[in-house]
Amino acid sequence: MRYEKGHKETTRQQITETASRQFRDHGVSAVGLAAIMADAGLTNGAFYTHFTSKSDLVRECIERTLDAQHASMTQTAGQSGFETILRQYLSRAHRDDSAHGCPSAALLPEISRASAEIRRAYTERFNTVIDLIAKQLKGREPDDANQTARAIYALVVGSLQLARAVDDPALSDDILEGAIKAVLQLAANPSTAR
Amino acid sequence: MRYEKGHKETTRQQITETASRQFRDHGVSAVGLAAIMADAGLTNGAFYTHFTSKSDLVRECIERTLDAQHASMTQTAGQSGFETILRQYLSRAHRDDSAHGCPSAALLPEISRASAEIRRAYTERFNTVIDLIAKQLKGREPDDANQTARAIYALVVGSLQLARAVDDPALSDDILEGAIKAVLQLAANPSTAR
DNA sequence: AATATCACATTACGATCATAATGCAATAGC
DNA sequence: GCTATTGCATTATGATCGTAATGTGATATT
Repeated sequence: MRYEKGHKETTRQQITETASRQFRDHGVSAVGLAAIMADAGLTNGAFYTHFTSKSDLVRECIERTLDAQHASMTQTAGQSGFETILRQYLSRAHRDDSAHGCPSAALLPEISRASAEIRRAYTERFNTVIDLIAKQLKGREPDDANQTARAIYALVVGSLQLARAVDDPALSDDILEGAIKAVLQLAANPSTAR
Repeated sequence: MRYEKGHKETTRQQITETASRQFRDHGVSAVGLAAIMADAGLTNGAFYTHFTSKSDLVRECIERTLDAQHASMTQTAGQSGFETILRQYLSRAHRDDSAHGCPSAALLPEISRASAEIRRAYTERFNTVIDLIAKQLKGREPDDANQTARAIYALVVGSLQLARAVDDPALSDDILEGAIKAVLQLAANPSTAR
C-alpha cells in the first residue's frame, strides 16, 4: 500500500467534508466531481475507489452533516437551552455562511428530487431533529409536540432561505427577526384550538 | 418574415412556460437549454433570438410565474378568503405537482445563488405576495402584519419543501396538516408578547 | 529483501453543457 | 410580383459532465 494504514478513511473524510461545503455553497447539481476532488487535493481518478457514484457521495455528505448538526444542537440545547439554538440558527452569521450551515436550508428542493436512498437517509435524520425540538416544548401531548416541532423546523428553514434570497439587507434582517418571534409564539402557546 | 406577425411573442411565451415547468420539476441547473427548446417544439438555435442567456430566461420565468401566482392568489383571496389559499397551498395536489407549483418552494436555494437581477426580480414579487398576505391579517399594526405575513410565508414554503423531501407518505401528510394549524395560530393571535 | 497490494494519478470515454455562426424558407412591406 | 427581413433549423464551438480503464510507486506483508 502506498500510504499508511488509515489514510484511506482520512481521505474519504476529506472528500466528504469538501463536497459537503461545495454542495451547500453552490448546490449539488452545480458542482462537478472534478472540482470537488481538486478542492480536496486529489484528482478525478481517485473518486471511484471511495464512492460508487456522485449520488453515493451526496448521500454520505447528507448523513454526516446532519448527524454532526444534530450532535451540535444537542450539546447547545443541554448547555444553553432552546432559544439559543433558535437564535444561532436564525443569525446573520448562519445566513451569510451557507457553506457551513444547515443542509436543509441549502439543499431541500434538491433532496426532494434525489434518489430513494438519499430521501430515506434525510427522513431518518429529519425525524431525529424533530424529536430534539419536540423535547424542548413543555406541557404538550407527544403528537402535538411533534407537529409543532415540525412547523417550527419548517419556519426556520423557510425563513433562512428567504433571508438568503432577497437582495435587500434590511428586509433580510427583518425576516430573521420576525421568524424568531413567530417561533417563540408557536412554542409558547399550547394549541387552544382543536 | 417566415411566420405571421405576433408569432415570435407566442413562441417566447411557449419557451418560458416550458422552461418554468422544467425548472420547477428538476431544478434550474439540472435542466439544459437543449431539453427546454426540444420540449417547446424547437431546436437549440432559436434560443438566442429570444433570450440573451440562460440566466435571462430564468429571470423571465421567475417574473412571469410569480406574477401569475400572485394574480391567482388575489382572485382566490377575494372569492374564498385566506384559509382557502392556505389549504390550496398546503394541499397534497400542490405537493405532488411541483412542476406547476410555487417557484419559491421549488427553487428558493437556487434563487439565493442566482444573479443580482434574478434576486432583485424575486425580491420585488416576494414583497408583493407579503402585502397580499398581510392584508388578510386583521387587527394588526402594519409592521406587525408584514412580519407575521413573512413568517407565514416562510412556514408554508418550508413545510411544502419538507413534505416533498421526506419519503414517508404519512409523515408528509402530517407535515402539511400541522403547517395549516400553525399558520392559523400565527394568523389568529395578535402577538401578545412584545 | 522480495513481492503483492492498492491509494492514487493519468488519460480517455461519449454525452451534454451554454453559446454562437451560418443557412434557409416564407412572409410582410414595397 | 420582388425583395428584404427574420424566425427558426442546422451545425459547430470548446468546456465540462459523470464514469471508467489503465498506469505507477510506495508500503504492508511475507
